[in-house]
Amino acid sequence: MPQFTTMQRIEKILKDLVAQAALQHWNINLEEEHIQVQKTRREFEGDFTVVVFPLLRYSKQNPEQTGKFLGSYLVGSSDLIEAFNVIKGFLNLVVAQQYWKDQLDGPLCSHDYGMILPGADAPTVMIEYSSPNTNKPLHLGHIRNNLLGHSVSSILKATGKHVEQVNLVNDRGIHICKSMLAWQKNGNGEDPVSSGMKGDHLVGKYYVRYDQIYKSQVQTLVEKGMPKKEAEAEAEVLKEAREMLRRWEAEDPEVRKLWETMNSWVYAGFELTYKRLGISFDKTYYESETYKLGKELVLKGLNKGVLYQKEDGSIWANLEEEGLDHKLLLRSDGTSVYMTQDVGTAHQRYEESVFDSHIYVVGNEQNYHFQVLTIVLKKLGYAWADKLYHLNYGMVELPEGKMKSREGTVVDADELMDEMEDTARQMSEELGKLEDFTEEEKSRIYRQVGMGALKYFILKVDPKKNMTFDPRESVDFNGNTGSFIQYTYARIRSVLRKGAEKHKGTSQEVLNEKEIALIRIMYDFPEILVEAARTLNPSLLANFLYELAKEFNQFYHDHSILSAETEGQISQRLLLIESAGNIIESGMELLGIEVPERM
RNA sequence: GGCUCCAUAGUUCAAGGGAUAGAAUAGCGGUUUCCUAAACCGUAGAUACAGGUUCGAGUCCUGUUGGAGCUACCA
Repeated sequence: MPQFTTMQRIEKILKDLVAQAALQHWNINLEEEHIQVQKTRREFEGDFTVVVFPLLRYSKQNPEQTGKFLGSYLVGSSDLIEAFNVIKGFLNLVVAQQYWKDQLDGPLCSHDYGMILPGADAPTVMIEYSSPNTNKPLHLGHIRNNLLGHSVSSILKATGKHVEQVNLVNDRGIHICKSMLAWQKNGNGEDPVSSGMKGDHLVGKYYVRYDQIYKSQVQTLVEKGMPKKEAEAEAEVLKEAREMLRRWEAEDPEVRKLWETMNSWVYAGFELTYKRLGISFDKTYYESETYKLGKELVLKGLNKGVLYQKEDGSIWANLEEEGLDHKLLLRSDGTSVYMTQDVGTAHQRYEESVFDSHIYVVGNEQNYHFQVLTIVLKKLGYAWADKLYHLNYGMVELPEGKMKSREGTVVDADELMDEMEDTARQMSEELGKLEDFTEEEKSRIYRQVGMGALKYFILKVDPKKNMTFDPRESVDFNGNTGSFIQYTYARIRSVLRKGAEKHKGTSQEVLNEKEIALIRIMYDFPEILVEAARTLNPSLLANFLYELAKEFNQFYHDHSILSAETEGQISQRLLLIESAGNIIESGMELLGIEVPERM
């Protein structure tokens, strides 16, 4: 009979025991994945539940009999199982208190509980996110992208992967020419210093200006009797922008100089926004350096006969076999399109660093693009095409509908962050808990709380789903929010400071129901992390931390820590809440959220 | 037109094919001489519709309705 120790995961122990019972009594070799063990629902007695329905075909007995048989078997085979009950087809098992005590005394209080350190042979994951255009500042949609990319990167690192975070800046193209052109026309030499504007906002201002000029020109043409479609193609300023792009591609020194200048303003602005969001990259690629990549690969593909050329010279991939359309890969003038470039950058990155997987954090409106990218790479003969993964996330919408830059309903990233911190400040001042703090300490806390609320609000939603961003709701600091979790942490730290001398770091006393409930939740942390990493889904972690915080607050409300009955109990509770604090801290860090000592 | 995704309390989100569908918020009603009330407790409220598969369906399949995205020699 195998020996089990309290250091093993209990789910594994239960599955092994069930499999053992099946082998001995039903003469059947049960695969582990066919044994269902889940957490017992609150309303029933027990810690873990074996679902017996799937086992009936082997036991040849009814659910009740099968459950009872397995229950007695488990209780008889291991000291870790104390009792059981069977309700319908569910076998509920009570785990011995010693098991929970040993968790608390052992792994739970470790600062890196649940983390997996990357070994020498850790897989390399490359992750591309953010990918901004340089013609306007970042908005709410970018925030979701950046927060997701950063959090997923952190979660992958925490589960033993080697992660390379990369950014691909879209720094060239007609859009930036439009900003440049409008600045030339109306800028009067204005720059970030003279205007006092953040560089990305300044350039964005001229992008808007361009659109105004363009619209009025179209309007004028229409008034002169030109059909609207034609006018939209004939507007003078559009032709000028195209001409500027042509000169840019011809490396015209004057255009290049202006381009470099205005881009440098934007980068300085982005840098501030990134810093504020707390994100950074291992490597930044610029499209101006990569946009010609892929052309050779496409030509090679043409030679191999996996692509075809039309009479006008353009090169295409036929994707009909895959149930899709035909896709252009090189224009008739020989220039690249976005797809060509992505084929090229993927190839380049694989050459630079042989990754085990490559994640693109890009909105779901580009699902088709990435589907095609993988197929084209496979056609070109690259087996690693299967290692590309498109982490597609849903749109962020406002209560009144989609964000539209033309209608000015876009939520600007910088303004939003200002607003969040400002609301945090107002809220805090009303509560008046930080009055003895210095201004620096206060503003640090306002920043932590404001940013925490924003980040949590976005990350708690399943990335795949579209989400509604209600500004009023996002600055709410009550309920299922980042602030709630931060507040819980601050409470824990406060008690720990006051009880430092009584903290012996051991668990000797009998645990009550609330204490066990808290341990049970904390015990799930490693599995939540692994699952969040597997599914690239930080919302699992966010919702877990909320559950943990809620459970702690109940415990805190019902039981005094520092005035517990015995010294041993005080010490044990301090150990318990320290563990909870550690998990909250490290979990929040994986979401990119700081936790304050006080608030 | 074709392809893909989505539809859960008034609202915003949860629910690895498993028990009586959970939270938050808004509403109503409570809790503080006591470790931070940014907290805690109680109350009420939902699976778009119609079939099917299954011992069991919010979850899988088909259809209907409603919404979003994609379907550029744009990125």
